Amino acid sequence: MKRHRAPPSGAAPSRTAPRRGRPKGGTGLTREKVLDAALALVDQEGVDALSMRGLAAVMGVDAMSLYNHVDNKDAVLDGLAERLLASIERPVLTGDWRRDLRALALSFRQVALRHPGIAPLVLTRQLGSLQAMAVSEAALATLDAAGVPPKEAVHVLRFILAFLIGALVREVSSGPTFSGLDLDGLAERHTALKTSGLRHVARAARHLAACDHAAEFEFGVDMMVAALEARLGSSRGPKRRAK
Amino acid sequence: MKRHRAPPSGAAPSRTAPRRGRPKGGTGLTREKVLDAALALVDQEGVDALSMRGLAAVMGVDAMSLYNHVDNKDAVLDGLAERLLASIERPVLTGDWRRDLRALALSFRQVALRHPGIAPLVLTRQLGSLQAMAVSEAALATLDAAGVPPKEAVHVLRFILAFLIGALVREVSSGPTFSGLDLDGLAERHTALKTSGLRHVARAARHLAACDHAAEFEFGVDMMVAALEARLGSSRGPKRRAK
DNA sequence: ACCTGAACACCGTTCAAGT
DNA sequence: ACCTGAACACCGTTCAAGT
Repeated sequence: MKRHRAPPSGAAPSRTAPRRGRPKGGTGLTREKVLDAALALVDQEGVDALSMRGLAAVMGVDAMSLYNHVDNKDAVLDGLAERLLASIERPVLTGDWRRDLRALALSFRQVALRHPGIAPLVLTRQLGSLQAMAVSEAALATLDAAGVPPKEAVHVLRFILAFLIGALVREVSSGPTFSGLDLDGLAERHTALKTSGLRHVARAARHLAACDHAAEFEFGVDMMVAALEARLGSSRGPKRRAK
Repeated sequence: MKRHRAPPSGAAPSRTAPRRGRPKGGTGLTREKVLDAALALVDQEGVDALSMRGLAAVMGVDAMSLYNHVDNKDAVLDGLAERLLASIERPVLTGDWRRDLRALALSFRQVALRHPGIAPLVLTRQLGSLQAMAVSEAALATLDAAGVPPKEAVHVLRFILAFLIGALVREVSSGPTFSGLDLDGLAERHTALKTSGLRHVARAARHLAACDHAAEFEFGVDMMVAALEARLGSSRGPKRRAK
């Protein structure tokens, strides 16, 4: 009965835009400052530690004052996710789409690692703002340079984003010690694995136990490049399309 | 100061294993039943609606009784994620790895769509249980059949999982109406896009506005298959390895 | 126009007490 | 061994009142 979907947060700008000139000399609270504080808090304590009350306390202000600059907590989360997306450095195009795609992927990874608490938000939230599309723009530019026609480029874009976000969220939300599976346990549980019908997992246990995230990420990017190469190669035939 | 990482939840079995025989005739509460109810609740109302108190109320029991069968709320969430993973149907191998890989991906998608609220949990939570490795086993079996050596298979596995989870979480957490971007707004904002330096986004707006999730997913799977084909093809040379 | 405090309807979890 | 209620320390958000 209780609809709980995130609000569209679409084209309409925030209902509570701050005044233009400085607000008469008050506390100087601002949507921007609220997000700044929220970002710092999440970076230090994690998403779960973000509460409107705690955020207000950190800012030395009453909890309810925040609602003058931000619709609600969900809007704060959306804002953080959009900031992350917007802060991804767009690498200059070199003309070598392989290199450019790799560079973009690395940029993405860098900001995700810098803000591990925010990264998962990017995946779940629907972000319609112009800011949030910076990555898409960069990726589409690269694909255009590679000769991928616009319609197909959109599909490729979605494929790339799915991998990037999937890989990065997995990475940032696995603790620094862990490696995606129970590192210590996997080896000893070898017999348990085999009796559970997990033959192949048992056989690969040694490799599953270790995980170099950077290398793994690069491997994935290589796979994407390979897929794209195959796609471009196969369309060599009907490529002559100049009207 | 406040560590809030999810607990390891590793090799050690739940601290609160239920009695073996029926519990003397009490309410018959069980970890399994708790998870059943939690699953139903999340499927109907969404993750945000899951609370220990509400869950207990639905089960007609005191809130604290749950803690006799479940460590805490996080453990419930972990349990749900593991159930999702475990419930993925493992397709029988046909010998055609392309077909088998596609079938596995589709199985994954089907359970994700059946439990949209749970899918995102799979990504963020560290799942070390044997149950959760069913998908990995299936994927590794397929890759083995395709002739991918164990060590490389693990990398490929991680690539596949990153894409699958990234794509599916994106799909389930975009509302049924929305399509990943602001469907209605994108067309009108064409000029805004161009002035924002989002040339390529503007050009692709028409294609970005529409999103057939099923087709998009299939496209991604095709890309994975293509990447794998390229990889297998290039190792044709040193393939003769029979001792 | 912005800030504030009290208030409402919730949370997860601990603990001592029951059976 | 399991269940229970009271209690603690929190939440997000509304609303009427302040300046």
